[in-house]
Amino acid sequence: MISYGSAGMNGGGGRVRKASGLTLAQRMLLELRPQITEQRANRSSVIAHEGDHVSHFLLLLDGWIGLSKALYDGQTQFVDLLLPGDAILMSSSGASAAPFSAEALSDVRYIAFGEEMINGPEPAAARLRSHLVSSVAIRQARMSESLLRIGQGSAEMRISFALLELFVRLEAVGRTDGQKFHLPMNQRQLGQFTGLSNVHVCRTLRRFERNRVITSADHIDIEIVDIGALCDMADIDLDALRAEIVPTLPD
Amino acid sequence: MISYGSAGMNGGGGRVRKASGLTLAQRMLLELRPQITEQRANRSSVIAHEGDHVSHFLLLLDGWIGLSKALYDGQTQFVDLLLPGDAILMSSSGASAAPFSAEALSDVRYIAFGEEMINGPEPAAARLRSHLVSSVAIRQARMSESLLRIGQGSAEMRISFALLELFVRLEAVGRTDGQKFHLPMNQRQLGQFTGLSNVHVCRTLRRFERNRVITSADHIDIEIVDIGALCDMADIDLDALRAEIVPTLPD
DNA sequence: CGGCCATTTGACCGTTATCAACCGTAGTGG
DNA sequence: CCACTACGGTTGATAACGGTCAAATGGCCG
Repeated sequence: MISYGSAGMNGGGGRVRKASGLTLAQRMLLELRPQITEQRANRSSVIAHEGDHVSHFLLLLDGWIGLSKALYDGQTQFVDLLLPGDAILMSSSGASAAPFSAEALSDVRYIAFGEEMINGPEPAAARLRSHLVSSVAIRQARMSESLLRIGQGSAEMRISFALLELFVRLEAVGRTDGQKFHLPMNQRQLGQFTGLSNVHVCRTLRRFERNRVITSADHIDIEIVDIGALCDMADIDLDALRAEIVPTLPD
Repeated sequence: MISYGSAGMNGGGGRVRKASGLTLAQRMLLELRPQITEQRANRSSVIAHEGDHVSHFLLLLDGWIGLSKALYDGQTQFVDLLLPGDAILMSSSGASAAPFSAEALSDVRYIAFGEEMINGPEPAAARLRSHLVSSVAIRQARMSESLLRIGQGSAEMRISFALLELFVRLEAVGRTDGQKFHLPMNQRQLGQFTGLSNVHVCRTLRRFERNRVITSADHIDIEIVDIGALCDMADIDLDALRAEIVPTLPD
């Protein structure tokens, strides 16, 4: 049995019920294939490269992973972020290559496993497959939202949306502490996620702080002070967002 | 049996082998559920609304469908385009709502069907499921590419990329005529796809024409004149793009 | 003909990128 | 304890890119 680190600040506001989802998927997989073992990677290490011929799923146990694509000149865009409990299909079935890189944004623990591990007839395999399909569908919804903000929104909207997306997702896995959460990305990476320059990310965040929308002592722990203002700027309804980009777990 | 319209100009350059994919998925589905019938919608009609509680797949037989999301003020972004043969899961399994709208960009013929239609144990159902999974994976790869260009690229890059993406995809289903293809979108819609204003789309296309990169008599039929220049501007390798965003079909 | 719609073009301006300088913090080695 | 370095954040100046507004053009259709 893989023990489940105590990592969490798991505070008041979180919907703790859903935190079980993380262990759920993990439990299913281990029940099915006890021989699979946990892997680790350090912050900034690249777990898989765009174009690599990796044929497997990742199930993230702890930490953050950024999925990115880059232009030839090095300009990079994060396509999605994996948070604890998220799973991803790195290469579509068949002979194709990974469409993006996976980089550890913090120290991470994860499980990697091939398609063959889960396409058996066991009920546990079936449940795991449906978990993975739903995770792909949720990712598609998240990427759609990102496309909308990045394509049509201002810097203010993009940043406020990114903060809220992360807050809502972390809340769902019990990784928030009231309105506070840990954001293991620097401003450059936040820019790569929102399609902005690091400088403009900085300016925008500073403006948010001046306007008492967020506070942060150390730039890595964010507290949302005025979540209403943030939602207005991001042009979202918080509950609708939750329903859309947070996995609903079967039990 | 649904007869298969002669719609196509199916000219020299296309990789005609793959055009069978369209009929393949269709054949599988009909073999499985003969009672399913084809539906039609006219240009500009909305087939499904963002947030609707549609629980089904769409399999597009002919025409183009735009998948879009909108901000409250009406600003719209196309998240992906469906071309003939493409399938999509409109709502993730379970109780969730459609994350985007589907609008007919041209007159279309399609098939809609529920999950229950394809989760049986028949081999045909299994093949269809895997076709749908791979179609979701390909869509994810395409959306990743779009995010990269829209987040990091210039208008020139976004437009050249969009043209090449569509060319490559149409080519794969035998809907190109040499370097020419039919593009049933106005400049406003092209802007919604690339995250640009209609005015800037116009300017950029005009520049491409002045530079002899493309030509177009009527704005709806595009001919790529200098595909090398287009690839340079889009920062892509054409074969790599094909491998990434065009479905590879089993037979 | 007149109305409608999409495209085109010019003028103007705001947002955001870029460049550069400076600062604070943490880590390293004397 | 201090010098030195590295890194990320902050801030200002400047410029470019692309949005907005407005007007003109042109095709299409009643």
